[in-house]
Amino acid sequence: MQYSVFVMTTLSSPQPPLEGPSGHRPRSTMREVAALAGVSLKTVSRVVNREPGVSAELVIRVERAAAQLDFRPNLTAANLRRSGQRTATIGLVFEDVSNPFFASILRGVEEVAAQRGVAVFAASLDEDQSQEQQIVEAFSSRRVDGLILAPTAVEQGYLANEMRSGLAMAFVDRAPRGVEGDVIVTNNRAATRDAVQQLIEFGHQRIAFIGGVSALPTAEDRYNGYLDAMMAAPARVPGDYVVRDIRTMAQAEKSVTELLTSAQPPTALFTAQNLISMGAVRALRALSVEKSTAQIGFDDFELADVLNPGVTVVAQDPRRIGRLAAEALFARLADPTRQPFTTVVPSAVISRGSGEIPPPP
Amino acid sequence: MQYSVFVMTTLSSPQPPLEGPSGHRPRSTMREVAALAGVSLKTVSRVVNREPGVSAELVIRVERAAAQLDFRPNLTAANLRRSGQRTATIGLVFEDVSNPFFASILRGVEEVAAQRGVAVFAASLDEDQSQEQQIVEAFSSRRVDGLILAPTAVEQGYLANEMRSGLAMAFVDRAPRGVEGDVIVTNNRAATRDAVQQLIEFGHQRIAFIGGVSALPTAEDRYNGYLDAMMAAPARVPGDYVVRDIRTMAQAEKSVTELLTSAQPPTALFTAQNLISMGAVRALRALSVEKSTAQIGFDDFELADVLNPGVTVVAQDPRRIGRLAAEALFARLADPTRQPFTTVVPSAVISRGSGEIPPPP
DNA sequence: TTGAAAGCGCTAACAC
DNA sequence: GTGTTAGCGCTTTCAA
Repeated sequence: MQYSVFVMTTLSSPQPPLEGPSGHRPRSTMREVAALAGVSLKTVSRVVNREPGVSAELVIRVERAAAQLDFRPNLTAANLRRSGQRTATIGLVFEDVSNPFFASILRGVEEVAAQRGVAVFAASLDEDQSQEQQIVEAFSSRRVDGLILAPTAVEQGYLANEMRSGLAMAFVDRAPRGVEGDVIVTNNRAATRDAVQQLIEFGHQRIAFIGGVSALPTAEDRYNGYLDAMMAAPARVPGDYVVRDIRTMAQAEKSVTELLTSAQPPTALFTAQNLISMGAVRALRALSVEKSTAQIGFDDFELADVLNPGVTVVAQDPRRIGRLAAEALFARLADPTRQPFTTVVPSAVISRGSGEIPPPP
Repeated sequence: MQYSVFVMTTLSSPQPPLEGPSGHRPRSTMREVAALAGVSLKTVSRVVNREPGVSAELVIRVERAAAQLDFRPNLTAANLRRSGQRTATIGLVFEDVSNPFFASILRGVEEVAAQRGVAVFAASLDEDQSQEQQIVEAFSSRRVDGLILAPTAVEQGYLANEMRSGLAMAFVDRAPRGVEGDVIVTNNRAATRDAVQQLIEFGHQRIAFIGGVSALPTAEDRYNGYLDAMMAAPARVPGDYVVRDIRTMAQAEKSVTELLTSAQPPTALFTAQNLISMGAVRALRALSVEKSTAQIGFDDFELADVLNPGVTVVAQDPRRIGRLAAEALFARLADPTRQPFTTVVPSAVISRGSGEIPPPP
């Protein structure tokens, strides 16, 4: 009896996993499962990982012991040793996950990741683009296999080292600067040009452009699309009706209100982003000019079709963008040597009324 | 020279971190940094973790070496050894992170977690509530310190073992079943009762209730709030105007359309959730009865104030709920013995027009 | 088919 | 101040 206890001790199951008075029972380890099942650590590992070559009897004994101890394998410890050092974890870095556009991308990423048993970290920049690099480094310290980033900082050169160390990267919504990588974007410039062209064809000359942070390629591309259309048309030079660097819905509302209450207000608006479009919707309705002022927005938004008039938009499919980004990431993980690859997901105008309002006579 | 090379080898920096032809350079370790700086592993550890008691000179030497090798400490390895075994990681499990209500909660959680250097996993149930347990177990295997869950499965008893093993839990939007824990909810029943009471005071008798999955406590509470108000009033018995178990915006639109085109349609709607409210908004406008049918919805949604009439809602503050949930989680992590705690974040009616429409004469 | 030993990258505990 | 040793929970390698 004593001897058998001694043997148990050498097997080093030092504490039988008894429940303390607090009800707290520490997590059990493979060693403890092994001791309870009377097998070696490695046999438990084999059973847990469903490796072949364990007798049916031992499989049962181990599984019983694991269940009894409520054993849950420690993936982080396993990954530490496992070859390739993959953690089956990826990270997402956006300005704001609660923006419906990014929330949908996240959902699309999750969808693809879940199929592969990969967990997804999410982080927002908290109004501070200088945080981008810090967040990336924090994820890198956690050894995520890859990162999906909507570049917000002026420059992503800091990623070069990370990527050389094996961190897979995919960029969404806009291309990075200072580094190459897989990119999932939409045809911002062409789609914007088409939309503004439509406004011109309906007879508008005073067409305003209300855009986001101009340092971002997305905003830049959309602005260039606007210029493309305006320059090609016998329309007025746009300068007076361009507002850029709008960051919030409230700012958009204010700017649009100012534009529309000026001496010679624009007859049409191109609002270059979902929050801006919603701010403009607010302003137009507050001034009761929504039926006489044309509007086309970039990015679809909830209830855009229910408003009166419905808001014409250039629609992207953010969930699809998320899926594609995740797939690009896993493809790169599988083959780190492949050439950087840009996928353009086309956007197109959805006409709902607001974009088809002619200018006042 | 040869000798010095030999010494390097015994220090076991086996491969000088030369760049291969592919440009790929594996991540460097503390050992390599130590070898390059000519100090011991532990000294590097001290510098990296900003522990006191390292001479200024060595700090500089180590930092230089770390920078040169682009060293990034491996947090997962550190956590494996660190006492308490905390991973500074938490997980969120929701039905759908792209639902604006949950997206805002996530954002609130991130906000609090970021301050503490804690990373946040996000996962959605992908239309399949049976996945809840699987996702929780996957996170548990990754040794998250805590989990924030909006309970969706019929029962959360499976969490008892996890919690006994030290997993901290906080529940949002609704209380769990079969297990106790910290809960952040709103006053669903009372707030709904007040809203329906307002409809009754405006003279409505035929008030419809369109609710979500009735197995969820939230939906149940809101339904009971509706009953509270209806039973207390000299109003018609509600049975005919109750639709439950609505899961999508499209279903809500369809149900509301059917109700309103029936022989004796309701004169007012209580829509018990954001997606349902939006579906109802669609249906009312499609039938052009939005100005003659009263509506109050639970949960605020974007542009509700811009619609005509504006949609009266019972508003929650989901971002705040997220912050409170994260704080509850960290409080429990700090003191696992404290009593389970329920926080009720009050919701209140925001009148915008649709809830103040009287019944037709 | 099973197991013992080494070690993933790091920190804890204890030397010196 | 600095270094050495052991070991976190697991996989890898190799021997039996």
